[in-house]
Amino acid sequence: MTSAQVGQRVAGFIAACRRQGVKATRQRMEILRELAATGEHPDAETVFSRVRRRLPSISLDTVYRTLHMLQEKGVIARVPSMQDRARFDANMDRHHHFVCTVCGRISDFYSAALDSFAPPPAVRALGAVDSVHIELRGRCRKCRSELKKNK
Amino acid sequence: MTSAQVGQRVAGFIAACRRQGVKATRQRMEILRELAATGEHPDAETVFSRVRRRLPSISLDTVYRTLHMLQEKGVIARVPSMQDRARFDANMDRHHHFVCTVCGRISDFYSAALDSFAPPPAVRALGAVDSVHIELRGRCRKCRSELKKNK
DNA sequence: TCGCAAATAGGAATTATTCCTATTATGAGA
DNA sequence: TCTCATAATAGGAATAATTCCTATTTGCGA
Repeated sequence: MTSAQVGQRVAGFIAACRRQGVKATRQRMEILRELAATGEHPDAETVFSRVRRRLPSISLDTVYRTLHMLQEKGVIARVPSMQDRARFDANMDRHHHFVCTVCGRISDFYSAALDSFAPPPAVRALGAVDSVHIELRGRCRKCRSELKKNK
Repeated sequence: MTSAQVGQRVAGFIAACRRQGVKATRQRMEILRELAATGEHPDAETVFSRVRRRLPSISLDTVYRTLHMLQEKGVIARVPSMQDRARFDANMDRHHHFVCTVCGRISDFYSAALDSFAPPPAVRALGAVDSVHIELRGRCRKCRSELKKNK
């Protein structure tokens, strides 16, 4: 996401806060900015250490609470993970994930073919589908390269 | 999974343990049996409380360690989750998940169309794909039914 | 049957996350 | 611009999920 786009996300968030009678604090803006600027789907501890560079007195509890508030308001999304830390995603466009099974990196990718995928009719027996999520698992370029070196 | 199939899973596990010089303890068998018998992708605490009915002195640490050992050996798989507890799956056949966004229930379903899905070529730029996982999110039948009642 | 080392149980410790409350800061209204 | 109410925060504490430690038990090969 470009700097301009990040700025727009934050500005839009501020406007939405005003509409909803929710305070647009500096902490909230910086947390969203950090999440919007990174494509790494970070956990709370990572967001905390990065935002602390600009807001040295921010608390970890504020980061946790704010991430959950942003998720609740649909501003960001939580990413399902096999790790023991919650991961978050500011990209709310329709997209998919590539997850490295070695280092845990999560990368976005787009695919019109995947977007247009329709769940098999038999799934209706399980319930009502609201969304489809595709996760590709494998080894990212970096880990592939390093694994080759080590063999 | 039928009782016969569960029994076969456990017997196969015992044989594999013997081959690998790893003890086939009663605890390990019961933990695998519980996971193989349930289609619920439970967390460690759930497995612990159920296995304890048959093995009253089992410890939670043993459940955690055994789930991780089974995962490491490829006997079971960890399920990516947005919850704060690790979830596990004994179904090692090619399948997909329907996840209820209300109650968290994870249900298996099968789809030859999904199985034959090929990742878009552009993904190669991200890394080497080993597997494709599709997760449908929505409201399970039970939660749909209850939500209708409450409205 | 025996013996060894892997595995376990029970309790403690660690880590990720949430709770508590005194203080601060946002922003509506004057 | 100022005031003030209250939402939000910081710092510290508590909780919950998971891992660690070690004395004891048990699986299984000989």
